[in-house]
Amino acid sequence: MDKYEQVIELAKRRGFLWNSFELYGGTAGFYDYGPLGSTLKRRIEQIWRDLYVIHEGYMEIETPTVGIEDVFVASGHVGGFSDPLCECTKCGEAFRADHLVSHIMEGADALSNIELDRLIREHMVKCPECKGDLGEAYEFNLMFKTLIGPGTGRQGYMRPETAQGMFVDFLRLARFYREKLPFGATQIGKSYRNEISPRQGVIRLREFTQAEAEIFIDPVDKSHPNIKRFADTELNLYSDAAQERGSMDKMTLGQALEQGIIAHEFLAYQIGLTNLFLTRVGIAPDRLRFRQHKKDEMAHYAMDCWDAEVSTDRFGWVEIVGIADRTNYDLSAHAAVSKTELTIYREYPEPKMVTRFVVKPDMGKLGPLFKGKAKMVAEALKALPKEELEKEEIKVRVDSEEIAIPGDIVEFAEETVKVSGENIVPHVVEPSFGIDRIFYAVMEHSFDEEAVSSAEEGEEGEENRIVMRFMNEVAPVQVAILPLLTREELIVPAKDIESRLRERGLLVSYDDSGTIGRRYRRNDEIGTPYCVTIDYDTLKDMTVTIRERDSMKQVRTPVEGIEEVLYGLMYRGREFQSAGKAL
RNA sequence: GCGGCUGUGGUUUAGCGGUAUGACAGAGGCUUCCCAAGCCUUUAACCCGGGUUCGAAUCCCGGCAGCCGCACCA
Repeated sequence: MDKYEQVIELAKRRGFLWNSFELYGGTAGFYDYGPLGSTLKRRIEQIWRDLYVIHEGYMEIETPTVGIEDVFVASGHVGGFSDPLCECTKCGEAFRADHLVSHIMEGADALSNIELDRLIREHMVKCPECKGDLGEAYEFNLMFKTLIGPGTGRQGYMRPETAQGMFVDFLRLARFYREKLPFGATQIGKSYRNEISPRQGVIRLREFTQAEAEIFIDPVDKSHPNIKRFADTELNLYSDAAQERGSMDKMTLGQALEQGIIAHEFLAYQIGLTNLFLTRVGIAPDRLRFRQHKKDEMAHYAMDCWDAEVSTDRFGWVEIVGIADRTNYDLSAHAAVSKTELTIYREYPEPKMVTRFVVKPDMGKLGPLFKGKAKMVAEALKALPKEELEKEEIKVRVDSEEIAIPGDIVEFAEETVKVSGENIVPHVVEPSFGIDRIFYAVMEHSFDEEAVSSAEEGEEGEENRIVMRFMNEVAPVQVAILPLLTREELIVPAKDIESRLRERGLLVSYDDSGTIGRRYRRNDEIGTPYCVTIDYDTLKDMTVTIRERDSMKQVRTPVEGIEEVLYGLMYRGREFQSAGKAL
């Protein structure tokens, strides 16, 4: 039983993760988050919000999960998010159609399905497995299709990433941020990909949660004012060069910038921030690395891209975050498809005086003279050099027809104008987090099994204790309230403490079933950091035992003010020793 | 999507033509009981659909799901 199995088994049993639609036999690629799973996931997301929305100031927006066709035409998902598949009519095996003809012609991946079919027929390409005949190539697009509205409807797609919503809202966002770069927006939400064959549990889902930030920055100034914050952050960096060598580097972000390994400060800052987030939610630093995309795997428009990867027992290194400088690709693409300029006006530090040659055809005269051709004539005039325009009769070519124009219809002059800025297309830095994968990595990295000596009378023995060593900040249950015995006189004060902790905003569970040892183990398994036990001494002196998950140590603390003590332990980094008298 | 293997209470497991074994977990109770103790009671399963058969968890077919490989994906 490998670690994945142990974690998934525990997750299932304790209400973290369940297979979706189990009642009806289940469907691959979908998971339910149970009560504890949901809570853990929300708390991870909340830390993400704390860092990206509150601290960095990239406000969160919410856009539809259903998108219209144009959006995904622009993003490239309609054309590019699919693969041409081709099945053997005999053995049924499926192949990438473009791979089948790649030896015949280069760049086969750019061919249409019709062209692929033609090549396959002309060159008598047969099934590589059984030499059977191949069927027609068809597109398998990874986007879920849907129809918007009744009747034939309008083609809609479930979004395959949350990012596009933020690009589409670019102009609104620019206005909101008072048109000053850099600015950014974030979104946490569901995305959908109709994976051909999802396996690996929650690692590859058909419906999954992304947390993405789109940060719009100045293309010529990719510095970061706060880069010092992470300059000394030491990370496992697996750069392009390191991958060639086959060994990882351990270095600070400052060093990586100096050596030109990371393209620029802004990206380096995002890597630092990502590292902060991941370690804060409980990813083990020694099982985390940042891997640079190699030149040939990087999307053609991206200028540098780093994945945060975690080491998992079963799947090896798994990507959980992608951080890319996507340059102006997305905005330019949406500008082209929407025919709208997606730019931001950037003022120069000093206005520039620019001299230019300006041609002003008199449209009032050109219009009546040339009617429908007037506009083309004007355009042709504007393209002429000064010498031509100075002639008494100016000749232009329009539609291979030579047209003579009286010189007095056209005015032209050298003008010197003040230009105080320009419209630029910002570049985009995109950190994109796969929350479900992070969730799994947190589960696996928190999972621990340790031998504890069993305290049975007269017997020396060891037994296994399973502990989820969740960070306090993500633990789905923070405090368990345990009356030592199921006795009315203990239950009453226990319930009272329970409601006071709830009042304080702590996540509390109450449990009076089974022996105390069993209840401690149960809470270890779901990662409850602290247990409060009410016993007969409580009735005498109004104190209770607080037991710490990781050390199994106990302290005795007055009931009075216990909610503040626990709150301090959970949120203020209070030392456990200071919480009461050691037992 | 293809091929191979697999599918039994919440988890895990025995049975492989005669309605199902055990463990752990769960619930209730007893025991002033602080690290899965004990005792009593108790809940709970043959993935789904079809076929063969007097009779199917068991054999056959199809579906669904899981694992492995291919393909796909990051």
